[in-house]
Amino acid sequence: MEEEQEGQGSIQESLKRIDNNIWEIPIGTKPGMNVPGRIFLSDKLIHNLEPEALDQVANVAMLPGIQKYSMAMPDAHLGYGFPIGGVAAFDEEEGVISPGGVGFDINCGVRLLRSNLTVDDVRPVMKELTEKLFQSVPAGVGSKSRLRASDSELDDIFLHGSRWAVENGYGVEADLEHCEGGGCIEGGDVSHISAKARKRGKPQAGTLGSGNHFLEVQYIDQIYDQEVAEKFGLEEGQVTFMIHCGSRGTGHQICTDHLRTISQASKKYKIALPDKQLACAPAQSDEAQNYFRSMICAANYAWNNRQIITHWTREVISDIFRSDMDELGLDLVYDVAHNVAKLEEHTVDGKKKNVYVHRKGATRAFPPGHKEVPQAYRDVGQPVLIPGSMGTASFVLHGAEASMDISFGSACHGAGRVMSRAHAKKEFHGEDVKSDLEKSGIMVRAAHPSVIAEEAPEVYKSSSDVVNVVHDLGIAGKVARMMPLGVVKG
DNA sequence: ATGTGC
Repeated sequence: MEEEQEGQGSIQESLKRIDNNIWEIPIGTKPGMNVPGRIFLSDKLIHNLEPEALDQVANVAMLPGIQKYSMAMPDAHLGYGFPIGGVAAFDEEEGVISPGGVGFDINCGVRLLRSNLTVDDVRPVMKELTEKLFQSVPAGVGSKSRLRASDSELDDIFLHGSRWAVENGYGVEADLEHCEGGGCIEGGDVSHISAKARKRGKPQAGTLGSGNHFLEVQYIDQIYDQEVAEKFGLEEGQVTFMIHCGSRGTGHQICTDHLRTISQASKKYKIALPDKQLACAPAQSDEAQNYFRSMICAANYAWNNRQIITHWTREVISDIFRSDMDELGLDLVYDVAHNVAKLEEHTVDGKKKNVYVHRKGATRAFPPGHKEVPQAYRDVGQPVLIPGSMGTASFVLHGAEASMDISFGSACHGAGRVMSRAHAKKEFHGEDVKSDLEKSGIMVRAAHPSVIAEEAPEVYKSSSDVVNVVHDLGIAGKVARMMPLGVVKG
């Protein structure tokens, strides 16, 4: 009987419009909610919101110690326990930590390199450039790196992130300054990382992976905010390089391993779970802290991964254009995590306090003046990087004031799927998608044609619709739009 | 996302 009351539709009917682009699931819509749900959506996007994702927002609101709201960004869709596009903050003492709130691909994220090249410089060499990037950066499921990390090197990567790469010749000091958290979260601990996770990690430092991960050559076709663009070193017609990947097999394994101990902990500490996938443990318990410190290691692994790929990307470009690095201006603009939990200071009910912010398919968007924004960007807020799907536009935004008030300093992360991988493979043929893209001037090089079908532009929401929601809310302001010229995929 | 399965 209860099932019937909770049937699909009821939760959608309970949605209340709070403001333009803000919808609420009131407390009590499902029994046990501690806070309301908040979904940031335009009227245009509300129709393709999955009811199951909405249900997940309400479920997350039931977890102990959740602060203010269980939130979902405009690109939200169904995920493991928590929706992808979900943001949830938990009290440092009374709250919980949950692997489902971070996701399997710990610190899946994006970085952007600028250059002094123009679209006219690269068009004639796009075939060679795409091919050489594909040759240089291993891509695909199970792909292995030219690098083999020793045990002590792996520890170093887990604890120090991008710094390992920079100290070993894969980048420069400025790369660390222009990266969220300096390319490292402090407080990692390798003692609860399994031998299996280590084994998977050793040969994969410097690999792209598969799925929606990519390395893309782009050009800026539109500037929305001239002043901020200048601060970020961006201008119209300029070529940029975007790297989107995560912590590969090691992050996946760390998540899998700790889900087991955290599930047991949920029972041990008698936490009522509306969904087993929301397994969590009291934030200060050993189980939660062991997961958290291992998750930090995976996050650091991912930053180091993107740093090594950055180095190989620079080598290829310098080789093709026969210029040195200074002339090419291949500076890192910024690097953001899309899947991570962090202990941050936020204001709740007028009081400053530390909370564990879980961002799963969401980007940190700290505003001007925030102490964690690099000095060079301090006046304008951190860069917020939003990749498009294959063949579509990507965006640079800057963190804006409202983010701290309404979303724990967070914005959206991308376009968001509208069609399953399985469905996409039936609907599209990789070779056809590839030749269509090439006709529109976009080179594609992939390890597997099936990935091209799964990632066809049609299977994603429009990234510009998603970006417009966070822009209009004042969470993050639009700075520039990039269009793809060539893409390397797994 | 993932050495693509409980």
